[in-house]
Amino acid sequence: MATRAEVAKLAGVSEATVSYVITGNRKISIPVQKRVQKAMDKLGYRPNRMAQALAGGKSRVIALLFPTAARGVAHVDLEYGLGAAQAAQDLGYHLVMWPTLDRSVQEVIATAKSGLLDGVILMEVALHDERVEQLKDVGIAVGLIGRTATEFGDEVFADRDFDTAAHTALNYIAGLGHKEVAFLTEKTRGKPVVVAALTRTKQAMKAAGKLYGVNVKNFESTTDPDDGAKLLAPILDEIPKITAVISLNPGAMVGLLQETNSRGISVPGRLSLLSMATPESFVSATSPRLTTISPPAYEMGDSAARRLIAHLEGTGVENLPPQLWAGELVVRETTGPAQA
Amino acid sequence: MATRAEVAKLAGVSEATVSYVITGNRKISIPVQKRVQKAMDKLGYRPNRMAQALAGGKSRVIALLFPTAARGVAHVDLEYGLGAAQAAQDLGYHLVMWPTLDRSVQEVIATAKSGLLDGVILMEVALHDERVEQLKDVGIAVGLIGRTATEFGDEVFADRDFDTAAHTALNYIAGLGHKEVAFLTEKTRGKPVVVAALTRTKQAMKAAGKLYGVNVKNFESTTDPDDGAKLLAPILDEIPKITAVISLNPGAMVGLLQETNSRGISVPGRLSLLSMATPESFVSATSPRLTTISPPAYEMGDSAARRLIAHLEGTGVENLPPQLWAGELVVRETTGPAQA
DNA sequence: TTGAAAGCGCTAACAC
DNA sequence: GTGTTAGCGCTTTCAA
Repeated sequence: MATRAEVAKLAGVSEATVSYVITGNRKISIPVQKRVQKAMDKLGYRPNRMAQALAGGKSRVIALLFPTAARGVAHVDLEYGLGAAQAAQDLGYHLVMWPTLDRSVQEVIATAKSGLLDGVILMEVALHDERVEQLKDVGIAVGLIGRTATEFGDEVFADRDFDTAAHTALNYIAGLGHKEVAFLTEKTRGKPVVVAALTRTKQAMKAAGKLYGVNVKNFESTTDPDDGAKLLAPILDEIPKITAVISLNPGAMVGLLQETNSRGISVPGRLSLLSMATPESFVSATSPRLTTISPPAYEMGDSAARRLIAHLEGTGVENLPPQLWAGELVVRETTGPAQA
Repeated sequence: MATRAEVAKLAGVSEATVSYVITGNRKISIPVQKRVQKAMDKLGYRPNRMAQALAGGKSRVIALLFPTAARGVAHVDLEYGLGAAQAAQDLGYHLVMWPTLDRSVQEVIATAKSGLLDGVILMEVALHDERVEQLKDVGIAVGLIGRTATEFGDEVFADRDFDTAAHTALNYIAGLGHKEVAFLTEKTRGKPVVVAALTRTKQAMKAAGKLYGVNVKNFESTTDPDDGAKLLAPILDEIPKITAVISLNPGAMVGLLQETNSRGISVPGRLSLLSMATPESFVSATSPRLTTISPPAYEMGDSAARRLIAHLEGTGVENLPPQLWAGELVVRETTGPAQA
């Protein structure tokens, strides 16, 4: 682990010059650059990040908060994390995994104050998410996967494009002749927070339903597949006109699908099933395989990280990936024409 | 962001004394301890981690390498990561997510040399895993989820107890009257590495098969569910005596299950299915739900991290969680008595 | 039982 | 275009 002093000596320049060659923050003559570069290569020099962080006041480390309580951790969270971690790495940053049981940001704040963390990425964002204020109040940069009620202010985020997703879903479903659709969401009574995505999707589905002449009725369930299964009877018996189910609740959706299988109800003959929140890797386990229009989690994680880092560095917002992602409709085996 | 100097001043002691109160590396009189503590509380003092790292030569940061190429990233990897991250946090460490496309450790080594990383946790360990040597050669501490061929040397790892897992599986299967069993593994021809778990499980299954009087025949497939599906015909037609399938290949297993569904083959009537590698969160998506005996990934991640950190700190190995984990048999809907 | 002080390896302001 | 130097906030040795 060569130090800057050794490089400077070998290159016959001052230590500062070595630093300036690295950062490019100063004009250095080509010959000197070459000499310094050669010395660094020969010594296998890497600047000490801890010294950089101490002297420069930034660690180039960000944290990704995993809310582990809410509903267990979903696979989609891993994909957010992978996208964000890869982006961070590409930009010379690092991403630490930060599991939180209770959505408390106490400890992250303390750690940021200790100089380890330059910023934080939040998931499962609520419309009015106090974590955002708490973090910003103490000067910690915040990036969101999701977004609060703030209407496109200065928030740093990547989120789903709920309107487009809802339109895509209902356009497709209406095109198959479905007129009466159940919309399956997560039960939030008694929950400490309502994730903004839920509210936004509900609104978007309502609007899109009107647009495409589809009657959308909301059903709620926990994320437990067994609870989803219990919804099949009410949907089919009480409201026989319903021929399709669109779900924002992946757990309930797979339960519902299992129940159709075990009760011998034809999917998609009697009932079409479309999931708006099931990661692809999960789909392979369902049978028949779910038609989905799911968020591109890896890309959203990438976008959130790049945006947060751009914010930290004061870089412009050109050349950044999109903020809003609709997700692609992937037609598989659970959707088909409405029955006559 | 109070500094140590401010604390020292407020407490009326030297800066060194503040440090010693924190680390406990020196005997400090009770009254002084109290004064320092009070000053720290009042100022909300947190030692600067970058300064600690620079002066102390350790960052208290470890990385978890996610091999993203091999087979996509599995959900089980998230659980390893969560367990490891939580353990790290509990011990005052932090865990950075490190996606790697190609199992190269070049970049991690460079980053460790830069002082950011004290150690590394590896997954998908091969019997002869060159990464381990490469890292150790440059003095980076290594922890494994899995293990190499080294017979219980000084390796720091948490791994499955393949023998117990195989015994549990075959004892259960034999108890149901199955005599001829297919063992489904991942095809490794052309793969750059063979994960040690595969070799070890094959051996363990062979031995356990003998013990319980079960004939175990190995089948291979990629992890693509479609490939798994294609295995159903050979298994049933060519070797009709087979009445159960045990799988170490979760992708192929769900494909097989889907194929039984679509071909109307009764599970577990005609064929019992037991997965040795499907995380619980995944099981809820299968129908019928898979019987599993899967590795306790969260706990294994926790164990690997705690062991690595104990190694870094030179702490003893008492009070550490187990190295070997068999996993619990969870009987669900895909296993039953062998047909007559 | 406590204090003083020499680093740790950088960044960046200042000087030439 | 390059060098000098004062920190950044700690750990730890040496001295008292």
